[in-house]
Amino acid sequence: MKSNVTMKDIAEKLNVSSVTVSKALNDKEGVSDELKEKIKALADKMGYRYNTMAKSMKDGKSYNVCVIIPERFTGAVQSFYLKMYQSIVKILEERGYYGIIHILSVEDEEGLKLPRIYHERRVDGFILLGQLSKEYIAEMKKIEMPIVFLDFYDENDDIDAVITDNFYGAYDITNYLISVGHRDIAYVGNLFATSSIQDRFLGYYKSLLEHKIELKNDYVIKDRDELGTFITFDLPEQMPTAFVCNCDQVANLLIEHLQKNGFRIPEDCSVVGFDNDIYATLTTPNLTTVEVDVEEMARNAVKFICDKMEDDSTRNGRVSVKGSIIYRESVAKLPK
Amino acid sequence: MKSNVTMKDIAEKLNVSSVTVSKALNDKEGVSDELKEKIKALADKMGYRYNTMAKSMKDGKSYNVCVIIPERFTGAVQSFYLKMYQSIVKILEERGYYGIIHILSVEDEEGLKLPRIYHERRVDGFILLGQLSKEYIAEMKKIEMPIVFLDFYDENDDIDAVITDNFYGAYDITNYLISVGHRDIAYVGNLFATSSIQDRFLGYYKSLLEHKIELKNDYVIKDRDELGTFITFDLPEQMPTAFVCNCDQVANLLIEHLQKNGFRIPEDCSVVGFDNDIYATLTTPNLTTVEVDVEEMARNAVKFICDKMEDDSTRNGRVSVKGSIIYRESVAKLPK
DNA sequence: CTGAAAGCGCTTACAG
DNA sequence: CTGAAAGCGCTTACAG
Repeated sequence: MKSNVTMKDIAEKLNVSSVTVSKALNDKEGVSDELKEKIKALADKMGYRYNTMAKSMKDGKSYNVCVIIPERFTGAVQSFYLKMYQSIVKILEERGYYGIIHILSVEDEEGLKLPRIYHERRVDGFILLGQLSKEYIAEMKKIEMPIVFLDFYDENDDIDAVITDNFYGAYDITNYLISVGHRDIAYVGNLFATSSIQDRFLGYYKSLLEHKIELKNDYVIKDRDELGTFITFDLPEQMPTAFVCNCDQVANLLIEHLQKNGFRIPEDCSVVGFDNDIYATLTTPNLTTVEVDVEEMARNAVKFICDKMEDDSTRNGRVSVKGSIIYRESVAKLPK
Repeated sequence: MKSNVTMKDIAEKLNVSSVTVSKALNDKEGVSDELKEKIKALADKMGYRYNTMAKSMKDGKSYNVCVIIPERFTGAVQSFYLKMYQSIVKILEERGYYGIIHILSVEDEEGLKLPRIYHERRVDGFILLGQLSKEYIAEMKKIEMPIVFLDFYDENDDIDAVITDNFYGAYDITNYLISVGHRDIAYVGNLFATSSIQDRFLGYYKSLLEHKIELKNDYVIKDRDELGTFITFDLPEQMPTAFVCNCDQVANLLIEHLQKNGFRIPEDCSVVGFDNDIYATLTTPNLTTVEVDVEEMARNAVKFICDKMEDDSTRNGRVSVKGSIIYRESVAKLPK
């Protein structure tokens, strides 16, 4: 099976030219069906493998898209991002591209070091999966290659972005809590840490506004500092009956904290998360949460990057993909 | 910055030939130091990026190594394997290679579908990270490309493998349990599911033998069926004082199960894991476990695959890398 | 120390 | 429908 068979080898055996072989193998016009079949059959038999590199050289494209994931996102997020990456690869493949993952180390992010793959000209575009530092993004913009943000956006409104619908997801799940009788609902997350935490807060807030529920100051509970390190929760004097957490991991931490302090979930407090990642089912009780539509997000990101690679002036803007609530055991219905 | 500058462009500006530019940029003999510096400076200024594809074409190598990770390994293992992959990439880079991850879907594994990257001739060797089906491995062997097994091995003793020292890891941690007073120690894992579960069991057994402790039949507790799906634990009539689990995830499940049945950890039962992955610190109490030396394993795997790629007849055999015990809160000292 | 020639495997015009 | 020629960007071996 190991073979270094080239088109020329096939051509010689059949007494045709390599041009004809190329046309046949690529299903192009200009070869009789009969000959085409003969060539394909022989190629198969000889174990011919297409040499992408030659094609790449010819038309100056690598047919690679690099998916950059910051190392900072560990554990739970990683496995979520990995799932996203898998979807991306599958969808890129339909378009003849290959998706290459690049886990950006903390040092490289700080040192503004671009992936080697870029310096080696082996990439046509980048999908940035997960919030990167402003400085790094600025560096990436300088190289003027097609870029798409995935699962975040920032003030660079000239870069296409695909995000979860954080705002409406949080809005929906808060509405759900209210519909089962809750009115004292806290939000857990540092509003200044990431854009998604902020947007989820705003969705929560919109739900409160619509139901004429006052937003109490001490009902916005910090879960981390602005660099992302988790901190101990500062619970309010008067406890709410429900908590909207900005992500499942934090919901997990909060539930542990509450349980340690003698609260039963969901009897004493209801807790909801966001993401439906590994933490949602690791937590006891399992979390009611918002599931992100990974497949649809990947599909959009791939479309956007392909559009850009074909024509760099294409603009798709920011698109948010709607998630859906997954109902589990962390919410109690309250008597009205 | 976006540039399609070639060596020829640099050469023309300097009125030299592209051969000279090539030599200068690659630090080869045959260019005066003065000219070399001038060329390098200009290349920098013009934003020249080396075109790896051209080199690849020339010498028929892709300088890519594909790291195959079966999708079946989810959650915790994924993040462990991802860490391993990161180390691999870093070390491959030192040797001028690029590591490309390929997450092998369940369907592709069953359908014996090789990675597209192989069919496109964009890979020089494979690192198989995580146990694959016999059939898939047989398929891979057929293509006669350099292969290294990482974190597992099987009956193919002609393929180099780098594994954790499962045997001595389990042996060490069982010895530790005995040293703090335990004598009724159970093992948790299905011995016929994977080679590492089996080897860890044997290490555990060796420790018992050395301490003249009888191995009781009902002290080997199944955690999963032979396909890897977790099953409910069948606890022995007479409870042991300690459990050696084949991995942290199972230790986590076991502790939950024990706690539900009214046992306190570690007061009533001690539990140890293996891997030191995300579950080790997710579990309450945190797990005493065996930490795998990821960096050293990656270093070996890279060395082996590079050796093979240079000379396919090189044999390194099976190498196991020693781990170390991480002490946490899941073990109680027993009065002697 | 420097460079002209040939070649890696393919494709794109173009000619027949 | 078929193929000779040229070129993608680089390197190797050889000549000067």
